[in-house]
Amino acid sequence: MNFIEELKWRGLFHQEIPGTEDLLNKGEVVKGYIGFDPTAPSLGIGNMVQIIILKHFQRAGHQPIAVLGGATGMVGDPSGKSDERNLQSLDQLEINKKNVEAQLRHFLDFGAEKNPAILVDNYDFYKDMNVLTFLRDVGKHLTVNYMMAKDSVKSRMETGISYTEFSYQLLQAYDFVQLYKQHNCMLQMGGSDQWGNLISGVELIRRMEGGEVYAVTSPLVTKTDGTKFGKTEKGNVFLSADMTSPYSFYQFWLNVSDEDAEKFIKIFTFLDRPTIEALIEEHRQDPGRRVLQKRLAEEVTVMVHSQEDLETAIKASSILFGKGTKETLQSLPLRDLLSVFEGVPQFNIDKAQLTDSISVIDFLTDVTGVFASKSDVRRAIKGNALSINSEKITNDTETISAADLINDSLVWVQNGKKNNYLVLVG
RNA sequence: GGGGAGAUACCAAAGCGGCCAACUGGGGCAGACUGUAAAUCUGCUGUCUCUGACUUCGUAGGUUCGAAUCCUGCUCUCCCCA
Repeated sequence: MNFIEELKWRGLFHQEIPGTEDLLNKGEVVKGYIGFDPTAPSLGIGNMVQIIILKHFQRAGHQPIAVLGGATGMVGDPSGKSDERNLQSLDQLEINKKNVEAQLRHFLDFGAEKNPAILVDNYDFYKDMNVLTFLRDVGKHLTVNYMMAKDSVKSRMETGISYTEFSYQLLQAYDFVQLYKQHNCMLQMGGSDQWGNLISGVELIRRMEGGEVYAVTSPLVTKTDGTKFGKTEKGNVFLSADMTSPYSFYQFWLNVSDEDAEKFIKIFTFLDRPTIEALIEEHRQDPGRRVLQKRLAEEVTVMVHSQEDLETAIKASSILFGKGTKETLQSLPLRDLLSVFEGVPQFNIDKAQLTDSISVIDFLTDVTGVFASKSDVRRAIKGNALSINSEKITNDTETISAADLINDSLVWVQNGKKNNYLVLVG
């Protein structure tokens, strides 16, 4: 199966410039690139789609170039944005760049013999360039009329677009020119929202260099319920363990709906077609077992984090959602307990505050602040929703004391099935 | 500038002197069922010293035994005419 066919059955193909497939099937190693702007301290799972496409590209025997948007990140892509964005500070950009670069290195194979991945920072294309040079040598080749016809710009004509963001497509186009000249890069890939920018690059190469290059886009990943992919109530799902704990990351995939699971397992894992089709079949037989979600969550967590992180995440899930009794909690060493509860909101109190036994209501409000009001606590107790150390609180006169601490240092509070809090006593 | 309508809890929207902490819908939270899903059903959704008390219906006063409800000033919003 060739690269384009692979993308197609996985649902990763949107459109191409005619001739792209022929180029890739010649049996030669083709260089293709995708750009990643360092707009956040970490890539999110939306960006992961593009990384995965680069990996498929590499697996198909071609040579992937990951372009770090050191320059484009300074300007800001108007694509898909209804308002002008604030520029990021240069310091922040520097931090973002370091992180994004590390993440790209984590996924792509830079040691491959025949087709090692290449990392390029597009800042290098511009750092020694004069504005006037840019205007004379680059800007002269595309008309404003042409640039304004792009959706990304056109949709902003009402609300306004700065000259800076307007110039973005010219920068991205010139990236392609440089990659074409320096690396003989023949293909640019990206999300479907990037189509306009990719075409600008193709056009610019035709005019400046007389070269014929190609472009492929992938569809926007969507969810069946219409909500935005890659976000939870708590915000974006990031690839960095510091920003989205491996546990939350694992949970995100585990909670995917049945229809989405069939779609996502094709997009986000490298399992081959027979394996995936067998899994889907198995899942349809007995959706309750959620084999798809589990496998998806496992594969992606290992790929992004590690086998070890996956095991911790599974263990955490079984304690948080399973029948973890107080005894099993007591049996775990403190270090593991803390990692199980990583990402769970934590409250710190002083041990002196627990010398006498105090009522659960006071403990959860005045002492720790887990709940905003005492009425809230009473409601939770009435609704049979509140547990402390996995034991249901059924009466609002119950008390808590130092003897109830797990490992002599913490209290686990649950409100309902999904809201966990940890009180650290030190 | 003249005339009219309105301002109620997270949102929408009833209530128009005591039965109002305030109908109903949405949202949110929880419970049941389930698969840590969807759908469905149920409860909750001002605070507290919680079978009761206290503070809330734009804002400041007033009438009344009693006001979200009536009166007055103020602020803001909308509509019509100029």
